[in-house]
Amino acid sequence: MPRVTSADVARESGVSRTTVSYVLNGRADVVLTDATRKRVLETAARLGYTPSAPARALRSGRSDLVLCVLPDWTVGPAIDTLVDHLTTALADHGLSLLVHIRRGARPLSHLWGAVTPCAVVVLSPVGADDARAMRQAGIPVVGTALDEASEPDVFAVPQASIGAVQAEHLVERGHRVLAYAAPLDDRLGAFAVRRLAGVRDACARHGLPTPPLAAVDLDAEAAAGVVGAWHAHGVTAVVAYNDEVALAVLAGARAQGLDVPGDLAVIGVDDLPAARLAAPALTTVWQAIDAQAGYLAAALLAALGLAEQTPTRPDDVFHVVPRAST
Amino acid sequence: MPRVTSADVARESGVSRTTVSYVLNGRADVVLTDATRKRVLETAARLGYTPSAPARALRSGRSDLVLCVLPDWTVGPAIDTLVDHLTTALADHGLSLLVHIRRGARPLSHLWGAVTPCAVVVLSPVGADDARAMRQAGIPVVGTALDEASEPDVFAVPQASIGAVQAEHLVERGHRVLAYAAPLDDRLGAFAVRRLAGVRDACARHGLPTPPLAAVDLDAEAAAGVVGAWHAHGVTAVVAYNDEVALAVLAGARAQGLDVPGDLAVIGVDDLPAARLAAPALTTVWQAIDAQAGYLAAALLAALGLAEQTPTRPDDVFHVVPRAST
DNA sequence: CTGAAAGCGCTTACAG
DNA sequence: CTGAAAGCGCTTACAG
Repeated sequence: MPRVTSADVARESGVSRTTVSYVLNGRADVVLTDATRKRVLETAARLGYTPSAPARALRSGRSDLVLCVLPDWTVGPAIDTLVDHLTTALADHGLSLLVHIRRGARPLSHLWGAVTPCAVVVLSPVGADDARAMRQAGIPVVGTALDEASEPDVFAVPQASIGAVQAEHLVERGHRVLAYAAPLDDRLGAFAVRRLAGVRDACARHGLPTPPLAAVDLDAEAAAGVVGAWHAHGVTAVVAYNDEVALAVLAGARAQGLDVPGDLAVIGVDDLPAARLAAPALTTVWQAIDAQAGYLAAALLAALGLAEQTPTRPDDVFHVVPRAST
Repeated sequence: MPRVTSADVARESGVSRTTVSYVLNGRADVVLTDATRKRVLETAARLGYTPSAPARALRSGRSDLVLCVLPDWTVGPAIDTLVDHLTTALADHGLSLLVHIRRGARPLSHLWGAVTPCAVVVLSPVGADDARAMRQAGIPVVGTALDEASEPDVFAVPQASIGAVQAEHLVERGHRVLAYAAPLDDRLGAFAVRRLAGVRDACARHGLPTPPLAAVDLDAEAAAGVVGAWHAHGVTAVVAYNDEVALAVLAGARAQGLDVPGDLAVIGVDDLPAARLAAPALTTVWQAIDAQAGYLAAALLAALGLAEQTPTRPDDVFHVVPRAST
C-alpha cells in the first residue's frame, strides 16, 4: 500500500500539486474558488492524505516536532505532569511533543540533528555547547534551570530556595538542630546539592549549627540507624530531599519508637499522594508544576512566533504544605 | 550557519557524494581504498557532519525513530521504568525512542504519519484500525495488552491475573470476606475493570461472596468512611487497585482505629517505595518491568530484522511481595 | 486563477 | 574504483 501523496490528491481533484498545497496550507493570500478548496479538501480526506513530514521538513528545514529532553533519572511525578501539560499546550498549536530520555553515551547533537525539531525543551541539565549549537542552528531552546536564571526562555526553580523554605518552616516551629536526609541515588546529586546549600544557608542565617548530612536508603531499617544516631546527637528536625526519603525517615523514626513530630519533625518535597496518607501525614513542599509547564509552553510558542504574548512568570512556584509531621 | 551536507564533505574530501555516502554507511560490498575511507571519515568528523534525518527518511521512507505511544494518564513508575529500558535497548541499535503521550483528540494516524517512525511501541490501548493502518504501511507495531495475547509482538500482562493473585493471597491467609478498592480516576478504568474481574473470579472459585466495590479517594478521611462501612459489614481484607489506593485504605483504617492486618488486611499493586515504608509495610504485587521491557525491545528488533533471535517470554512477570499488612 | 519547474539532502542503480 | 543523474514528497517563486 504505497503512500498517498499530494500528487494523488491533485490528480483525483483535477488540479495541480501547487493548488493542493495552497488549499491544504490554508493560504488566504492566494485567491482560489471556494469550490476548488472544497473539492481538494474532500479528496484529501477521502484518500486519507497525510503530508509527509520528512518531505516537509526537508523542504522547510523545520518540522512540527518539539523535542523534549529529560534526564536519565526519574525525577518523579512532577516531570510526568510537566510533560503532560506541555503536550496539551503544544498540541493546540499543531505541534507534537516528543520526549527523549537522555541516556549516557549518545550525544544530544546527534538526536536533534536527526529529529530536526522546530524547538527543544530541555528539562535536563544540558551541555552549554549543545545549547549553543542548537541556538546557532536557529532552533529555539527553552528549559528549566536549577539556579536563578534571567533569560526569558529559561524557567528557574532555584533548588536552593526549596531547601531554604523547608529549613525556615522547621525553624519557625522552634527547631534549632536540623539534619539533612539526602537520597542514595547519585543521579539526583545536582538537585540535592543545591537544596542542601539552601538549608545550610538558612541555618547559618539563624545562627544554627550546620546540619549534618546522611544519605538515607528507602528502607525502614537503614533509615532507623541514621535516625537513631541523629536523635542521639540532639537533632529534632529532619529536612528530607523529597517525600520518598522523608517517608523512609518516618519509617526509621517509627522503628526507633520515636514520636513524630514530638521527638523528630520531618519535611519532604513533592507532595506525593503517599505524603498525605503517611502516618503521621507528611509536611512537604508543593510545586506549581502546571504553572511551570504553562510558562515553558508560552515561552516556546513565543519563540516560535506562534503566540504574540511574552509569558509572565508565575509567582507562587512552590510553598510548604503543613501537615502533622512538623 | 547553514547545515553541513554530504556535498560539503565530498568537496572537502575531493570525492563525490556517492563515495561519501558509501563510506559513511559503511558499505562493505563497495570497494574503496582505505585511504579514501579514512579521509572521508575524518572530513566528516572535522566538519561536524550529521546526515539530515528528513532527507534520509524521505529517501528511504523510513526513519531511525521509534515512536512510543503512552496513554494520557500516568500509569505510575512502572511506565517510566519501561520507557527507560526501551530507550537503552534501542539506543544500542542506533534507534531513538520518542515518547508521545496520547491526548484525547488528535488521531494517532496523524502522528505516525508525521513522524515516519520505523516502528511503533504501543503502551496504550490503541484503536484496532490505527494498528492495522500502521501494519499495512509496513511499520511494525509491538505493544502490551491487558488480556491474554498470542501474537509474538504483543506482550500481555493479563490484568485479571493480577487481581486473582491478590485475592488468592488473602484467601490463603484465611480471609473469607473481601472488598475491592478502586481508584477514583476514570482513566484507569481499563485496568481496574480487569483486575476486579480477576478478584471476583477468584472469590467465586473459592465459594466466597462477591466482593463489594468502592472507589477510594486518595484521602484519609474519605477512605475512613469506606473502610468503616466495609468493616461494619464483616469485610476482613481489601484488595486495592494499586499501592496508592492501598495506602489510602491503610490511612482510612488508621483513622478508624482498626488494626492492620488484625481487623483488616490490605494488598496493593506496584511495589512503590512508599509501600515498603508504610505503617504497616504494605503487601503488594511486584511486576517485572525490566523483563517486559526486554521482551518488547527484543520483539521490536526482531520485527525490524536487527536481531536474529525471536524473543523469549519471561516467566516470572509478577508476584506477591508479602509484608506486614496481610 | 492555475501549472511547470526547481530544489531541500540523501541514496543508489547505472554508466564509465 | 568513482561520478552524474534520478527521485523520495513537499513548497514556492515564477510564468502563464
